[in-house]
Amino acid sequence: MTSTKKTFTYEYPRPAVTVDCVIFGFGNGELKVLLTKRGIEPFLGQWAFPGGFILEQETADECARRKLAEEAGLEDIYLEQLYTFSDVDRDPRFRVISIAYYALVKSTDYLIEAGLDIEEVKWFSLGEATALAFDHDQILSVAIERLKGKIRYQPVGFELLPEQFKLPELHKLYETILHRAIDRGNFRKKILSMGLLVDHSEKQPDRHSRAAKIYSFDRDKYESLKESGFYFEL
Amino acid sequence: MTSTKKTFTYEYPRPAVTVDCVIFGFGNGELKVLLTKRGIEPFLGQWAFPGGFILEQETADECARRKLAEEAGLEDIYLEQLYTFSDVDRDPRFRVISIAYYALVKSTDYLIEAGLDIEEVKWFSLGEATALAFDHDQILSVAIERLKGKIRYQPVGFELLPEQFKLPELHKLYETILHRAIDRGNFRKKILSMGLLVDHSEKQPDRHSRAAKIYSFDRDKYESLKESGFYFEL
DNA sequence: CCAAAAGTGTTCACTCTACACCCATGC
DNA sequence: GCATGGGTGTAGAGTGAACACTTTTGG
Repeated sequence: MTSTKKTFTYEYPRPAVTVDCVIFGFGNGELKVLLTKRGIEPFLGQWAFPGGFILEQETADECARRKLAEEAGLEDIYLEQLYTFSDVDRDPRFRVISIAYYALVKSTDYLIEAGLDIEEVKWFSLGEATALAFDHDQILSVAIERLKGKIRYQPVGFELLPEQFKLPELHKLYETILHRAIDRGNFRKKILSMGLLVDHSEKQPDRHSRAAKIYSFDRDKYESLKESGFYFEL
Repeated sequence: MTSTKKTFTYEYPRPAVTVDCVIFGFGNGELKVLLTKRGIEPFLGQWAFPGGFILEQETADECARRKLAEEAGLEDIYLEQLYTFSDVDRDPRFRVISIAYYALVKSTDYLIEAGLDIEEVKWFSLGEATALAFDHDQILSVAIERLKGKIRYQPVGFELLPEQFKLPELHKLYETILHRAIDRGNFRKKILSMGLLVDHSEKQPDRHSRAAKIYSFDRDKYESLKESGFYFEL
């Protein structure tokens, strides 16, 4: 076969490209997502994930972090690319491809301020987060599945709790996200046996029962164990 | 806070968007990737993954399947979105964002024909696939990591073998991809105990030893087990 | 008969599961 | 005391790792 060499000319239409961020938080024993009420068309007044068009000189990761800061006032949080959504009609105006990210926030008590083109920012429990703008319902369900899968074999649960936390909180977090009961004692043994939790035993008085010990996750130790082939699981 | 409502105007530059496909195959006891030799600038003459610009009326998935067919003559194969690469300078011409996919092919013996703007198409073992065009080295390493992770908890290994295969082949495939020795007997017991392999016991003579039984993967049974909470692992 | 590769069996240790039980606290 | 929730212990089932053994086939 003789190849047809020709001078390259760019004759393709360019879609617009946006980044959208699904932000998960954990509060009141529930998994929540942060939504923004749109202050502009299309879908004015409807709830959507923070996001926006990618700039010429920024990567998608940078765009995601910029949007988190601009629209939700969030910085230095866990962030990971989720999936790229490219349905032809996902935006009523013109072709828009969206690179979706998901972020994990250590508390739903963050000071949240509405930013540019945003009327309001609010945490929603998963059940309430429906009828979102664009295809964001679909993006949300992909994000939930990803989180469910990821939490089993990566230590991402800790990203949803404060630096210092109690084991029952972690337990509840896992039960909530995996959506099933997990034996208290066995969970405790499993997670402690990894040796990745540091005990901060200055007990803090609790209200209605025995006070729980306070732990933190030893990220450095995890990283070095991972190097030597360790695999975080359940 | 009073929100600033304004009429939306689209003032952002549009990057070009492409789709690139990492195609894995398994042959000669080795994991391989299919590369195309570029017949156009930039990177003319260098090896790269099949791919190209996304059209106005197609999704990224459709684009990936189209490119697989056009450039490598492949149809009806396992395909999954990998990651979206958005480094600002990944293309020397102008801003190009690439939605990368990875595909699994059931044999490296496919009839492969060079397509549009392609000089040549060839299977490379992983060691040989270096100094690729664009950021394709980086894409490849992300794809390998994904495959390594995925094969442990999803039945994707079968996508790299013919419909009917022998257990030693599957064993070798796992050893190759996970890059470590796996006990023959234990592997066999584990995989057979799931009850997902169908025995096609018409033995076929082999050359130097006892003939291996032939199996196929029962995809339907897997799907129904998965519904009821079954989790494929190792 | 021997080598090579397929396939089976056995053992031991470890881990997971399902509980039951004890402890500290507030009312 | 008792209810509540934190934390520990244990017995039995189940699983995984290591390795030895048997079977079939070609030369």
